[in-house]
Amino acid sequence: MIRVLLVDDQHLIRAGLRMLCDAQPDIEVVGEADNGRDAVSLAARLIPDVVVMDLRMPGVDGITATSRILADRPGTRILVLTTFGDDDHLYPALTAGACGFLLKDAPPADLLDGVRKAAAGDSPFSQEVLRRLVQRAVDARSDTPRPVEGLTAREQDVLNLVAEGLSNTEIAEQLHIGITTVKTHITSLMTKTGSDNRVRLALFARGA
Amino acid sequence: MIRVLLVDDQHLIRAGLRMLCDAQPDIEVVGEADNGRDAVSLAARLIPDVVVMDLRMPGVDGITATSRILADRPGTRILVLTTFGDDDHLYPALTAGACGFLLKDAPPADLLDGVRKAAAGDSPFSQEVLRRLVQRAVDARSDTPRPVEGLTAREQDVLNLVAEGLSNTEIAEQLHIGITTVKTHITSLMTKTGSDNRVRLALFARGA
DNA sequence: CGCTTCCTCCTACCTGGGTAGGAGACGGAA
DNA sequence: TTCCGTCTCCTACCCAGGTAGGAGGAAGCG
Repeated sequence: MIRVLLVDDQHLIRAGLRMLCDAQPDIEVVGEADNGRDAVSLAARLIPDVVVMDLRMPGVDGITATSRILADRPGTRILVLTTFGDDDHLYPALTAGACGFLLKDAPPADLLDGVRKAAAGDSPFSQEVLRRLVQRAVDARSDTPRPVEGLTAREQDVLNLVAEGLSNTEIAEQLHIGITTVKTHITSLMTKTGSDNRVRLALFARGA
Repeated sequence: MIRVLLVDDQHLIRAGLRMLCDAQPDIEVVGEADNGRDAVSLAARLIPDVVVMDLRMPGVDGITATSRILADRPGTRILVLTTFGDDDHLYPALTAGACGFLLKDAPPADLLDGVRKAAAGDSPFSQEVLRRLVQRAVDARSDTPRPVEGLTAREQDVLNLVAEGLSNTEIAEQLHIGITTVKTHITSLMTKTGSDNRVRLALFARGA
């Protein structure tokens, strides 16, 4: 039997979820909360397997509640169920330790499936959210590999030192060349990398 | 009926998949290929709904084949099915346009489910892969500027923008304050953080 | 041999970054 | 109330950073 705690500030949503869950032979709703603070204390007392958590709530929000519950009992599976799947909700929730993220417009079967998956150690995500997740992961990847084709050996040397935060003078000393030479290389680096100031150049070199 | 093209260099795997699919009323295997080149030409001729694609193959690999098939017919759903779920396989595959990524140790039911999901426009992922995906997305988030002790709120604002590579003028515009104010904050930031130039300040903010 | 690329360095110039020191306004704490 | 910290902005100054353009030497290549 999967013990579930429902957290949502809207009474109707909780009622709907409870009805849905109670109709299942393997899922049992052991408690409800309409705000983050109650959610934390209830979770501590009831020790549910899965917490179905809304994010936007009065007082303590869902993100904070998630962190606190997990700080207390790290094994708890917290499944976020919310209306908004944008980045500002998704990533804080995942960072806080939520194991899944479903949108409220998901069909009931997906919700129940999500609860079961969460309890089983899996990570249920709505398709829409999943797409966003993949996109970000791919983006993050395509940012890192900066082969920086077309840089000469010397330019690469200078770029590395710029990335370390050295001044032109320091770079000149380090490489045993004149400061004007350093400037020459840097100007060329800027145009080649499309940076218009030194910090951006440094960030570029670091793949950021 | 979902028309499927199987691509894998191991005959046994193909045989197993074919048997599995043929037992389903809604899935039809329309062709097989044991290398990337054949996969591309077969896909062009058979126009399958879903391509189940292995990555490690002799000759043209699965990533390249995926790119080529999608270049020809962008609507094709390509579901990667491979033994290895590490980053070096996962991200290139997603970048190439694969819609899902399953591991070969997945239970048969998950495979069939994956094919159906892929055909329906969803993105099936093995749990293990999904975990990795979430991790990376979260990581990519968390390497944004980190808060530093002892800084005033406004200084923190300025520091974050310095860390992004903005110039003083850009920062002033962004925060709707004067450029001299920005300079004041930056001077204070430099002394507080012990940086003696702007790049080091930016690196400090990024925790480097 | 010319040709090209790269590395080196130069002058001259301008702008942005950074320092020094001061000042007015505001809000909270003593 | 006074005092302190923060945020705001100022002037004035200096210098590092960045641009423009040119030039000589070394190495590789057709």
